[in-house]
Amino acid sequence: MSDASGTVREVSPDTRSKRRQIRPKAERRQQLIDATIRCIAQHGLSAVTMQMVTSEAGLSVGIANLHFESKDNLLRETLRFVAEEYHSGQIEIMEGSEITDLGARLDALLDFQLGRGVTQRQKMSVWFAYYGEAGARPVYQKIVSTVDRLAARKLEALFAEIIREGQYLDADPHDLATGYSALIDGLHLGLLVTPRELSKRRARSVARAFLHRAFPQHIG
Amino acid sequence: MSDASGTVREVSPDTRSKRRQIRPKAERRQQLIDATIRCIAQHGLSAVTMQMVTSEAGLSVGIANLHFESKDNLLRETLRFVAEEYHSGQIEIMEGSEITDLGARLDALLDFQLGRGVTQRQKMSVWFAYYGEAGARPVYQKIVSTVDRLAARKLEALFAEIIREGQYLDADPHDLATGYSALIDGLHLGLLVTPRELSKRRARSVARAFLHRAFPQHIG
DNA sequence: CCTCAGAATGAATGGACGTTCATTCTTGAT
DNA sequence: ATCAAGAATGAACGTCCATTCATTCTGAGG
Repeated sequence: MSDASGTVREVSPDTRSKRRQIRPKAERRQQLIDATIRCIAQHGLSAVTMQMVTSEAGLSVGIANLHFESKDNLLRETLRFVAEEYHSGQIEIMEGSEITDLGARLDALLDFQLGRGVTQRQKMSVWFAYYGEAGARPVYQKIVSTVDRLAARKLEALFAEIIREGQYLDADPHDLATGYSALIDGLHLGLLVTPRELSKRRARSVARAFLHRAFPQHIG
Repeated sequence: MSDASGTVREVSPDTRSKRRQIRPKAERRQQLIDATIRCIAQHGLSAVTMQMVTSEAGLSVGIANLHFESKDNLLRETLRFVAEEYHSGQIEIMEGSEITDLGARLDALLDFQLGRGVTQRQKMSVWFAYYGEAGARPVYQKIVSTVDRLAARKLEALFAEIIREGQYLDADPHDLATGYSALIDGLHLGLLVTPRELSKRRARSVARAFLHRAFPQHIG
């Protein structure tokens, strides 16, 4: 090391200053949740450590236990956040009054579910990381299924409307909604695990084909 | 404790004797893989320890590193086993010459994919535990996608035959096969995470409905 | 019956992790 | 300028886990 740069560490106070900052609790919590999401996506749920998360957030180790009581709790809250973000996005589309045409509404839903926001590797990784543990952790099951149920009911209602409007005979909204949701989940999985063989573009086209076969008058 | 049962531990040499047994390497490996599957299903991938696996197998701790070099390797081999078991089952149905009727062959495939063997919680848990980590572990991605690709091609070929036979116009075998596979994956996920809201029976009916809409002459 | 290759064991090891808490520092009120 | 409240820090602690390996034991071949 050259002697001229003896004080490198404290240089440049404007960029990334190491000065300790005090911020409101809610902001720190969100900062930690965001960092957790990035860490899970990059390293996998089972490899995530507190050190990793807090340093990703640019904070000290102790802070996680200050704002969340434990690692377990941080992970739970992160799942809750991701789950609610996804489902509130869906529900907004299904309840929103801007779109009155049912076909257009379905289209919007599909775009959201397989569009930029949701299918970012980050979010998908987190999503399935928790699904993977859900089999052994009732807590995770509960968080997901609670939020899921509402979205499922709304989707079913939307399908029922479409069926009525299009007079699609022998079409069961419940089964169709279950099938559609499962299809979307499966496509997310494909995008995550075998991105080489399934592009977002094709995933969208596959989902549209499903809707077209079910509601030919609404989805072209 | 009653004094009469002082030697309980060594009692009953016929059942579960603690006597050390020497067995061929292949058998021990399978025994450990089976134990690993049970442990993942029960405790989740991230909670699995070597102690847990070896004691589940009724063996000593050191044995896992004797037959597999490391924990990582044991987990990899377990994934490989589960993946190959699932996919060889599918391929057997699709290649087998016992069933000549195409519709019946599809039915058999569906029964296998959503039937007793595959949808046991154990296997599904393992399946999705690895998917959850796949985003961060290229090794897992590779194992799954390698095995997957072959099955996907066979399914596409089967769909192409059915389309030809039924003269289903504007039906793309590639897209349909992708959609069907995604649907099955999504249904597996639903069975795992929200078993209360999706029975195996309904999952099968949902999948059949998909096939019926695509190939009405073949699937009633 | 004896031998010994190598299968199986489990106490010991070292490292990594979550959690704690005495201390330092920031900020807004006085 | 001073102070108190409490947010933030990170070294230290105890626990737990994967891995090692000296030792024990087994069973097939001689």
